Amino acid sequence: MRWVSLRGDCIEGRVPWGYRRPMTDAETLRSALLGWYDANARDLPWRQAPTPYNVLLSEMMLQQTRVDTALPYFHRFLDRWPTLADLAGATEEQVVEQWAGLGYYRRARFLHRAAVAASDLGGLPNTVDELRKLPGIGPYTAGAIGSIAFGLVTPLVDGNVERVLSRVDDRGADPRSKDGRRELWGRATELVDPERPGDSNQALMELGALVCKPRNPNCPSCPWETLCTGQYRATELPKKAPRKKPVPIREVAAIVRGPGGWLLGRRPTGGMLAGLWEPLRVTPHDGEGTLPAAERALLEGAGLRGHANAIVGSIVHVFSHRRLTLDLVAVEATGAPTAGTYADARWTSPEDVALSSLAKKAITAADVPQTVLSFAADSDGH
DNA sequence: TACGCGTGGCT
DNA sequence: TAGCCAAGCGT
Repeated sequence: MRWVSLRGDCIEGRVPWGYRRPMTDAETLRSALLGWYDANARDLPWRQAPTPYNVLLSEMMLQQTRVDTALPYFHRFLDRWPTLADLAGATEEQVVEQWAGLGYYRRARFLHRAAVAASDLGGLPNTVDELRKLPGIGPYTAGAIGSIAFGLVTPLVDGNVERVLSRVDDRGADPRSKDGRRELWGRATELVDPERPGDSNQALMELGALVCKPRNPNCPSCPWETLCTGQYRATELPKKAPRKKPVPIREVAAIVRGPGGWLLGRRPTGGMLAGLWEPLRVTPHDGEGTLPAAERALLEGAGLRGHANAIVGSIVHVFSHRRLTLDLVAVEATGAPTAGTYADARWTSPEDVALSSLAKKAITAADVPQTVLSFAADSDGH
């Protein structure tokens, strides 16, 4: 058993009575945290005007996504759809297109559906229970919108809060376990400042993002430095189940270009990269060659027969759960595409449709002239 | 409960 | 480098 002394150092074995520092009381933590937040909070656009719509937009984008990544999307969405009603009036396809590149595309459809539902109600609801009923809004996001946009005295727990609270209280429970969740939400509830619930919630997350980072926590600059009982093993907390490695898979894409542009397909709703455009691709059957697979991608994806010429490249793209090696095959074909395994297929310019990052990577790799490829190989490989 | 679901930056 | 991780949600 390990104990934490009043000075923050760690002691093994038998411990004098009263030596273990008790869990720091919530009021002490709260005031130290809010003071730190007032001096160190980043100037983020959704903080300048935390309207329900701005908070909805930012929180949906920030799910499992870094602030820097979401920022340009936030501005683009606001430029195009300045109000909740504007977003509700858009088509789902427009919203997915505007979301292209941000990942976890289900969020785009949820956001749109939530905007439609909220718009029908006359605006976003101002209770956590009602917010929870909207698509894509779970316990965290409901707490965030409730506290930040509506000033509700309600907690939230995200990845930052899991880490910060696990460390400050030296909690060994897996934050995703039933017990871990209950403990963290309970502690987070204590820490919500009744006067400034939105700020205190954001302060907790801001501390995790700027100071109490996963790898290199900056304990000396932390407002809780003398209050934190888990500091001695900060980088070991929180205890999380190890995540699974992405499963390696291989696929073949048909790179088809003609007078009308590239032949691209729009992926069906549901599943990965739903609604986004890409070069047609398939998983090769056992024993099936790369070139025949590319011809099958063309046939099954767009109903066209074509001739596969050569492998023109190969890319690796890592998703959260898949490691995809995609062989790119130049295929000659003409004719009018029809929907097959893809929801739609057409000759088009890549600039005119919503592309996933995978699709952009594939198109960029396939678009490099052979001469440039060999030149790059020469200069790279000495 | 555990899994499916993207992407990009950091070490 | 390859792995780790981020303001999660729905099923």
